[in-house]
Parts: sequence; C-alpha cells; structure tokens
Amino acid sequence: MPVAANAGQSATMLHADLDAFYASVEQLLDPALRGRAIAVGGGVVLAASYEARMHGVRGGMSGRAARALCPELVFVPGNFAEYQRLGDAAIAVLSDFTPLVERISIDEAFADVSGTEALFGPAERVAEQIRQRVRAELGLPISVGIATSKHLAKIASQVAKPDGLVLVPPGTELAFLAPLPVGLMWGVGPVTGAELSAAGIATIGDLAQAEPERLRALLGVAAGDKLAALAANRDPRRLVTDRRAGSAGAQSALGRQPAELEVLRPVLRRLADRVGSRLRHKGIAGARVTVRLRFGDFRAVTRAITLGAPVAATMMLAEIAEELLLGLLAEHRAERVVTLVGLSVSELDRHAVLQLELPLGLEDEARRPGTPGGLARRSADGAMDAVRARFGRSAIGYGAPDGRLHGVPDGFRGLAEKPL
DNA sequence: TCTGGGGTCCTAGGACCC
DNA sequence: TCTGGGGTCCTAGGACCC
Repeated sequence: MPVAANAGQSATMLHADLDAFYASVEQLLDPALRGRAIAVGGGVVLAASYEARMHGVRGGMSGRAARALCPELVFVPGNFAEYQRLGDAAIAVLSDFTPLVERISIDEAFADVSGTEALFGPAERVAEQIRQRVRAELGLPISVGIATSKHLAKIASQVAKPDGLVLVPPGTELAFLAPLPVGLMWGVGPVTGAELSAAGIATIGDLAQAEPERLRALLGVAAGDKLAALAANRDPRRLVTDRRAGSAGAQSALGRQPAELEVLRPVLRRLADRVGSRLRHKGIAGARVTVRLRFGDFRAVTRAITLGAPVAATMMLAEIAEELLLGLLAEHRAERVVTLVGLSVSELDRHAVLQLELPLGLEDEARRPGTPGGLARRSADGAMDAVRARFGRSAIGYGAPDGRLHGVPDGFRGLAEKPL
C-alpha cells in the first residue's frame, strides 16, 4: 500500500545499506579474514570485501578473473543462513524506529521517520542510533543517507559508503547532485551511461541543464522524462511497505551445453520444481509461463504463453515449459550451444490454487488418458512438499541430484528471492 | 569484466476491434 | 474495393536493480 512520503520540508527519508554485506559477515565470523581481500563464492564472485574491491574485484566476476586481478584474494564458500539472519536483524533495527520501512533486498531498505521526531529526535539522530545499534548488536557496518526523497537518500547512502552517514539538508539538493556522475542515479546503467556520455552529459548537473526534448530523443520518452525529473530533484516515488513479487522464476547457467531437448529437459524439470513448490507454499498459481534460453554468444531469447487458468503443479509447469522450449529450439535451429535456461511464472493469482488445480488436473488427464496427471500429480506434489517441509528443500527432487559444475549454491538462490 | 540468480519496468510491433 | 484512426491485448526484447 503506498504511503505518503514526508511533506517535503524536512529530510526524513532514510536509506540504509549494509556495506559489502556478505563479505562483512564473513569477516565478522572469522577474525582472520578481517582487513584482507576476500570474495564469497568460487566459480563466480558473489560478493567482494572493500580490500578486494580496491584491486578491481567486483560481484559477478568469474573467480579466475578476480584471482588475476588480486592474487592474494581469499575465497570463502558463504554462510547463507547467516546472511539471511543478520540481514533480517538489521532491517528489524530500522523497524524499531518506524513502521514505514520498505525493504529493497537482503541488505538494503528505505525508512520514513516523519512523525517520529517526538520519540526519537530528528532524522540524523535516528540514523546515528541505527548505525550504532547495527554495529554494536550485529557487528556490521551500515551506511545511511538522509534526504527529502528516496532518490536523494539512496544517492546519499552511496556517497556515505563505507560506514558513513550523509544528510542532504532541504534546499541543498540540486547543489549536492550537480557534481555527481550520472551513473549514481537510479535507472542509469552501463548502456544509458554510455549514451549520455557520448552526448557530453557526464554529471547530474549536466543532466539537469539538458533540454527535456533532447533527453527524450536520446533515451525515449519515459526514460528521458524520468531522468530529467530526478536530476531536477522531482522524485515521484513513495514508500511501499508491503511489496509483493509479481512473478516467480528460476534459472540455471549451464556452462556450454548442446542445444538439445534431452540435455535441457532435466534442467527444466528442476526449475519447474523450484518455482512450483515456491508458488504452492504460498497458495499461489500463475497464468503466464515464460522460458528463457541463452545461446553461446550470450544472446537471450524468450517465449511465453498465457494460459486460460493459473497453474502451480510441477509437472504442469514442466510440460508447458517443454513446449515453449521446443518452440525456441525450432526457431533458432542454427544455435548449437545453450549457456542458460530460465523459467518464470507471472500473472499470479493469490487465491487460485486450491480451487483451480484440481479441475485443471482432471481436464489434463481427460485430454491425455493414461498419462500420470490430475489427482496423481497433485498428490505427488503434495507428498514432495511435505517431505521438504520436514527434511529440507534438497531432501527430494526430480531427476538426478545436480552434480552442478556451474551455477551457484542453492543457499544463494534463496537470498535473492523476493517475498511472494 | 567473457559474464550468477531473482526480480521490475518500458518499448515496439502485430492482432483484433470499433 | 479500398480505406482512417484509435484503443487494447499479447508477445518479445532489453535495460536496469540488488
């Protein structure tokens, strides 16, 4: 539910961001790692400490590339349950000051402290208390930005890093923004940054000076207008306290595999199993199924279908996904190598499963007599869900256990999931 | 920098309708 | 037989976020 932000006069929007979160947790757990260049992960760097970043090591980089940049880099496998626990605990500290908290990810949240001054003092005092408590109670550094809008608060927290606090006093916003590079803005990534740079626009001040028509021509109407507004310190975004995901998906990087159904089918099964069990756990089903393939040249293609009724059963998802995959393979016959398969379900219906799953299964069984469908399938899902509830997610599954050479630990997947 | 995983939002084109 | 203009839905692709 959208909540009105501050009225605009005082700076009461906070953005709090744990510094190099996974790496900081590792250095907290193992004092021998403190002050050293460390990377969480192995084949791919999931997170890097500041000491590693000074050598150019970044998240998403291959382990080999990271080691080349920083030979003394220490790799640690990752304590994912601890990341979840400590991330939750840090957000809980924010919630002690205001119920108006919007969590963005495991390690980052906005908080609106308008109206809490009588209890906790001005926003800057609240931010200091948050930083002090997270440091004292959890042992972690956290940076906080304070401003009159989400956009400004987020930029302020980035400027504050590492382990700092930056307040942008009301009335000084444009002067604060002007010298900063456009890449700090929400919505400016590598592509937009390069386009702006080629047009001679390097700082947010340059952006604020640019003609709106020019930005529209450069970036398109929506993106042009959005950036012009943000550069002029007009941020329309409000705090949203109960954000729910609009889709649920899973994907798997494969290294390089032949573009053949027999190779990809077991992967698709596991993805359908992951997504289906997540949906069923929340009593949700989805009417749109999307399959994504990435080829040897890293070009990605998708194919999707909108169904007449929402689905959540693993085998239903797997079969629909297989049809979509076959279509993609047929359309791209020339491609010999697949590097990633993804499956996503959207058009979610939060009340559909119990009513619709059964009739849908029966219909499916009627259509293809003799196949294990309908009731049999639903009870198979139910049995697997029950086993997992008691013994954990990996206790049972479809296909062979993944002797995965590529891709990330399952624990990491869970951290990135948004609440359904 | 040869590139993991889970998401959101915007654009463009075609189908279809009035 | 040939034709306008606009709205809406669906799908595919891509940029971006953490």
